[in-house]
Amino acid sequence: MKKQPIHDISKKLAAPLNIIASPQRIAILLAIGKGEACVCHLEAALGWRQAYISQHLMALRKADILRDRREGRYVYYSLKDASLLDLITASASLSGLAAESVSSLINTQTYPSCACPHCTPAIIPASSL
Amino acid sequence: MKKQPIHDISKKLAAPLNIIASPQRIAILLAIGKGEACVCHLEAALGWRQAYISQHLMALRKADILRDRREGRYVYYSLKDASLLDLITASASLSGLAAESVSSLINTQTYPSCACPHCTPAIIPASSL
DNA sequence: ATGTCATATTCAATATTTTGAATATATACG
DNA sequence: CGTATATATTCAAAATATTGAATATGACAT
Repeated sequence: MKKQPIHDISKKLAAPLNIIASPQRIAILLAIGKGEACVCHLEAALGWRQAYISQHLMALRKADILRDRREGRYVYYSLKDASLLDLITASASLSGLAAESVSSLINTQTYPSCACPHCTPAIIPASSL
Repeated sequence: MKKQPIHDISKKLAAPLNIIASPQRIAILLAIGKGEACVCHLEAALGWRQAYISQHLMALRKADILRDRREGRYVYYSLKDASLLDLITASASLSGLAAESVSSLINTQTYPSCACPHCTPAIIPASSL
């Protein structure tokens, strides 16, 4: 086990941090949170164009931060390591933010408000069942 | 206490992270570590030109990450919040690094090997005292 | 096979960051 | 005062990242 020089280590440390340290990608990470989200979820939650979101997802995937799972036409993204959320929460103090104001934005499950037909299927009246 | 939208929060979160997420600045932060360092320390420890180091220090100062203390011609830098080192250490796993390989690079005091006259003053033989 | 929907990729334009070179400032010393 | 040393700043060139627009792929339904 050889010790690596400081420049090598800090270069390796910086690479994934650099991918994370973008307003757009942090928003995506919070919106995925502890749950799973398909791109349409993120479109609804963040209000951005699909291709734009996909580009950032690609960067996060390349940095090995996200897991993707395809289910039919949908691709569900989730964090490979949920402790990343702790890291982001911990970094709140650097920005003069209360940890609470960050943690409260972390998604826990699915988006009830997602407008895509998959996520909010037409409700079938109980009387018709 | 009003709740801020996700885009505002993630923008604030990203700003300091972005300053930190650079190989050069992480190296500087590790080299300062829990101790204090003047620019000449960093020159000796990292092997870079003075002006180059100063530029990165300026960025870190602007992001409110460093404290600076002038003592005569020397300016000593230290981390405003030492828990930043924990954050960096914690991020090691994102890079596939062992936390140990990072924490072992964190400076604890002064640089015995610093070549500047202030840091390694000529040793005065005890017989002359 | 064709069409449609969800998502991914490519490409080019623009914006931002990084770096090197030169120079400025601030302090100490004689 | 001038000179030397430690550090800071400015500016421009080069490198990199971000973004928008267009298009491609992959899955499902008809």
